Amino acid sequence: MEFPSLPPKTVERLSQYRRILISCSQDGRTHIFSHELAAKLSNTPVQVRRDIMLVGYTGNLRKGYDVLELAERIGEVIDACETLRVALIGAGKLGTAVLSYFKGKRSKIEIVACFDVAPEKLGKRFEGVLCYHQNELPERITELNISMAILALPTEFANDAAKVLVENDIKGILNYTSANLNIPETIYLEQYDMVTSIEKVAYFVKQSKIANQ
Amino acid sequence: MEFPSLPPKTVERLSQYRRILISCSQDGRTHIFSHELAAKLSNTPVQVRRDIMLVGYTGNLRKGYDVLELAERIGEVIDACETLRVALIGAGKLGTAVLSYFKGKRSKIEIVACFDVAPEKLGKRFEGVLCYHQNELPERITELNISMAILALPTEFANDAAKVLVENDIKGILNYTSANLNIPETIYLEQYDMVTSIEKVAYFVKQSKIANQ
DNA sequence: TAGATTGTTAATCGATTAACAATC
DNA sequence: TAGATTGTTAATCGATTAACAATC
Repeated sequence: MEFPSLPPKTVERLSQYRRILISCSQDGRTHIFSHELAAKLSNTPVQVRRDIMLVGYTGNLRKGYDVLELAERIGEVIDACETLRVALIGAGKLGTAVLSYFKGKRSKIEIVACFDVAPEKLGKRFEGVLCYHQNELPERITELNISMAILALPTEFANDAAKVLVENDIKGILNYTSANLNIPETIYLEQYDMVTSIEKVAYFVKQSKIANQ
Repeated sequence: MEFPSLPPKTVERLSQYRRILISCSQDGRTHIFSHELAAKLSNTPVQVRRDIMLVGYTGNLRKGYDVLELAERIGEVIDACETLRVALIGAGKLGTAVLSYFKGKRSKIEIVACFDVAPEKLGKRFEGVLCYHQNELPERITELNISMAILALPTEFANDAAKVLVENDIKGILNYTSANLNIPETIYLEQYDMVTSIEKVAYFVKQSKIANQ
């Protein structure tokens, strides 16, 4: 059975619902209501129900949603059948931070290699992930069957790395640098630029100060 | 002269336009067309013009936009009058990565202190920013006139930190952890969760694979 | 003038929310 | 039954894009 592509925002929330569900399950809960899920994410019960409707799961009018069943159902929809193999470009502070935040989180997504240029990092493991020289990217992408990359290197080198990734047929890039990447539209690109995010919050803080005067 | 609050998406793009403008200016360019700005950000010329319209700047039909004037105008709209003072909670890998990516980027936003619990970090400076013990948050927020915080500590401690921030009247929080924060709606919250972002890209990579079969 | 550009309104698209029937 | 919940359509809201007049 196949599913149409979900709205990007819904995918984000489903990922978050699942994490909450797993954590609830570990706390021994078996069921949860839409308003409880909503409260944890500061959104509305209607939105939760609508998102869950899109994955085709049906809750129970008395007990709400079965925590484990719903988590499983979300997994069937958002996970790939085979484990999706990811390369991390840059094993510096940001890169290793990504590794530790992500560690052990998801079974169907695996960061299988990281890449850097610093000689002292090569051959070492970070959170268990082996570090190669960035020059080896083309071979390793093929060899390790990598289809997605995370850019966590200095901004000024991001475009060079992206070029290599594109040439070697990567399907998606998550860019944590501030670089404006020049890549074809066929590749899914997600930009999570720290500088922009800080400026955005700063703007709304400023606005709230003006409003409260 | 005052301005109505801009749409969040526009604020993000304005921040990016400005960075491009500053970089163009450093390359010696004096003018730029909307389609050039659009190409760098992979969006459309119309959107660029519409965003610029909202900040009330007018370009030149022959030469496009004056790079420096436009950068300045964007600053007048999105920057606070006084420098906005930011606390970084967590001086680990992610926190110090934030410091180095942000360093020297913006004059009207300053990360004035970082906070951690590890004894060996206290009193040290990271990228020039002094590290205090997290217990000192209440005093330092007042003393240093901090109005915004960045959460870059382990996910399991994020809610405790947020509680202290709320009690001490922080106006905006940028949360890089995966925690679901429980804070009042009056505080601007931006969630940049790494795990969610990775899962989101993974989902669309999966979809593109299905589509290309 | 012809061609390229900006500025802006109107139309469209996508995401959220309101309303409500159905169920236990 | 009354009350609380889910599932789903319709309405609304917000963001993007199309269309086009004005200008150099």
